[in-house]
Amino acid sequence: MDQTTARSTSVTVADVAHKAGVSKATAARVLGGYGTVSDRVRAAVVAAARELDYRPNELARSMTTGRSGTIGVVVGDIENPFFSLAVRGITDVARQAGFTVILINSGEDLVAERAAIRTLLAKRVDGLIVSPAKETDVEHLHEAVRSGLPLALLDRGSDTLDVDTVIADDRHAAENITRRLITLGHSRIAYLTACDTPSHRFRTVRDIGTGSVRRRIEGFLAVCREAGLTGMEDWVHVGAVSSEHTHRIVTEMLQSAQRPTAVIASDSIIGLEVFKVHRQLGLSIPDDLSLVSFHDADWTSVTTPPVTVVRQPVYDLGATAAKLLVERLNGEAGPARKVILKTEILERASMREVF
Amino acid sequence: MDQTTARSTSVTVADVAHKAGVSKATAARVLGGYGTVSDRVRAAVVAAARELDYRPNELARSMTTGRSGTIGVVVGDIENPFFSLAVRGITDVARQAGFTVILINSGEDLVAERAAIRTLLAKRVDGLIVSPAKETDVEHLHEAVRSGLPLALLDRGSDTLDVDTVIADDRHAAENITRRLITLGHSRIAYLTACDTPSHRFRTVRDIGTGSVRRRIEGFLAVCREAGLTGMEDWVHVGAVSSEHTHRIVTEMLQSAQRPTAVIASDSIIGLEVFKVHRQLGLSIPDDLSLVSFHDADWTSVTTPPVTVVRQPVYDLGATAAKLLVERLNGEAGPARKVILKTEILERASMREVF
DNA sequence: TTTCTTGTTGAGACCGGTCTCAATTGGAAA
DNA sequence: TTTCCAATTGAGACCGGTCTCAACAAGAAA
Repeated sequence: MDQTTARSTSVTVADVAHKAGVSKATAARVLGGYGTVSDRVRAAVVAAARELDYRPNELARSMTTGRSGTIGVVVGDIENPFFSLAVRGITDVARQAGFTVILINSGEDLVAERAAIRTLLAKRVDGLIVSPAKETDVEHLHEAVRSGLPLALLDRGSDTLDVDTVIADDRHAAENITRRLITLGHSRIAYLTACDTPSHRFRTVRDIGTGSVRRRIEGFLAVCREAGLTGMEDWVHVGAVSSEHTHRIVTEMLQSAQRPTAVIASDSIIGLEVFKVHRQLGLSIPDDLSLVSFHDADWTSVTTPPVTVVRQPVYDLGATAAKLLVERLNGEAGPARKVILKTEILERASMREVF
Repeated sequence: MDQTTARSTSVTVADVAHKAGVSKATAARVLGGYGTVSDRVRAAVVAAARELDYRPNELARSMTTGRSGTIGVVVGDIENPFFSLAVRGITDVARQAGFTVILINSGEDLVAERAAIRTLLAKRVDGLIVSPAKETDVEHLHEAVRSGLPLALLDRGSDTLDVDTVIADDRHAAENITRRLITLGHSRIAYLTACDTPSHRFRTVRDIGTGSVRRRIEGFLAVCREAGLTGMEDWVHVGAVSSEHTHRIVTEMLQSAQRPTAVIASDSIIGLEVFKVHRQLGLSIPDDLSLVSFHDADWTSVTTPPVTVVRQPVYDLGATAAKLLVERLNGEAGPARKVILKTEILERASMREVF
């Protein structure tokens, strides 16, 4: 247990081989755990390695094997509880399978997302899990796929991208919750999303790049139409990208003459902001306003009243995406698999009948 | 713009060089952005690279340069809002400085943490940001430092580890909040933490491995002692590691004959559980129980009543750790820097005088 | 004893970059 | 015109592993 001086140049297989009195190839066999080596020699190499405190250089290993043992993950924002939970699912499965995770958040920005993919490609990740900011703009992902990199899509799909995809049944969830609100007598129902459009106003679902959100809005509008509610496009608010933006949008909305009697928040961050603003304005949930939020965030169950949510299996979303990807990395062939995980409405006390 | 067939073997500098009619060395100079090359040749190489869709192999580059352009981050649990926010701070700064982040969560488990460090060392990360599970057990970190790897400690320090450290003034915060509770007349004050001890009971602060938590408990006990409250060690509850554990501990605690009149939750996850349980048991905050939680989690401001918290600059904690590390990676020498970020008590309505 | 396996080992190429060093070239200085 | 210097380029070693292939030894089969 002598104190080894901090040497900048690390111990290599060649060093170990020399010390053990065997060839580099043999030492490499022992250290790399491949090929066949006699017990005697193995012991000698292991001893030498321990004595020199040998540490394998994964980089060099990756160089020849072509596998880096890492998967690249690109999400919108790790700070968002939705993504942090999904990433937890991903990392758990990845680790189990012997992979490490390089995490990059795109901030839902296409340029950043492209840069992220380029970086990950350069780093030679073995596979990619991406939550594309815009389903319609996935040329960079096509490129990755073309270069032979397995890709799994998380929470958002793409029609043009024929790869493993794990999403929630967003449209269905939106339909259900909208139907429920309409049953309760609501007709002035607002839908709030962080997704933005060029004009910062909602015109058509085609402007919504984020797939999960587009499907939700489609479901929302479809059910409204079905129920005879027209012009509901005007009730869709986009661009709730930051706390400040959301605060302004919600405040304006709730103070307008024609204020909604119900709000559907597309994620828990927006939902939280709605909750805060309704208090500030002295409104009452559910008396003055019914609220439902996507994502069963922790806060939704402890407010007064607790908030009705669309529970998504977020951890599983991530874990499943990772599972599918790992299977590909282990050679699984076959057509792309689309997994749609079920959501569930947890009806709490934030919705009420309107007369 | 012809469709390139997905070739498994990627385009290398040699390929580009060949196509451009120059030597490998020259092509490498252009592609790698080093050395000096004539404009004419540069243009030719760039054109060839574009035509072949050349993508640099960072692995190979790292091989020779010895820099991988990645930093390894080991945190307890990315799902915990505290860490996800800190990681956001880290990734923002890292990206700005041109580094990517490999994320591993230890689950606050020492064995997992050791494995994580080993993995990251093998992957030849350029630097390390770690939130050590146990301050007393950092031999693996010593090893990393010994091998010349810059290390920054996040949220938890270590006396034996002389490296850049960014923590919050936990002790001070705990002292303040304890003092405040005592001023309000509380004497039965419970402290709840996820940290566990071998016996699952609290005896001495020396059993608490997590530095930030130990400092808080020290502050808590010191102020209690100062105020003449003795035997407060019995009011420290450890092992609130999971939702289930916490639920059981809190339920038992709040149902005991000698139930506390105030609870200090060491993180927002525990705080949330306390809040849930108090409701289930039909107690009232703040009438029957005062509650204060570390970490200004989003939910704390929307409950009824809103919960008093110790606000920590979590994003900055991560960002600063990353900043210090990046400085080291850029050659900054000099002694280890210990940064202590200020906390702040946000007093809301969950505490009340007891008579 | 001879031949054939089978197991074990070593030599050296290779992965895709970087980097050193020597050679070549062209223009400025003498 | 000759000499010198700086700019540009190419050849090839190197990073630290993996992996192919050939050599060799020992035991089994003939």
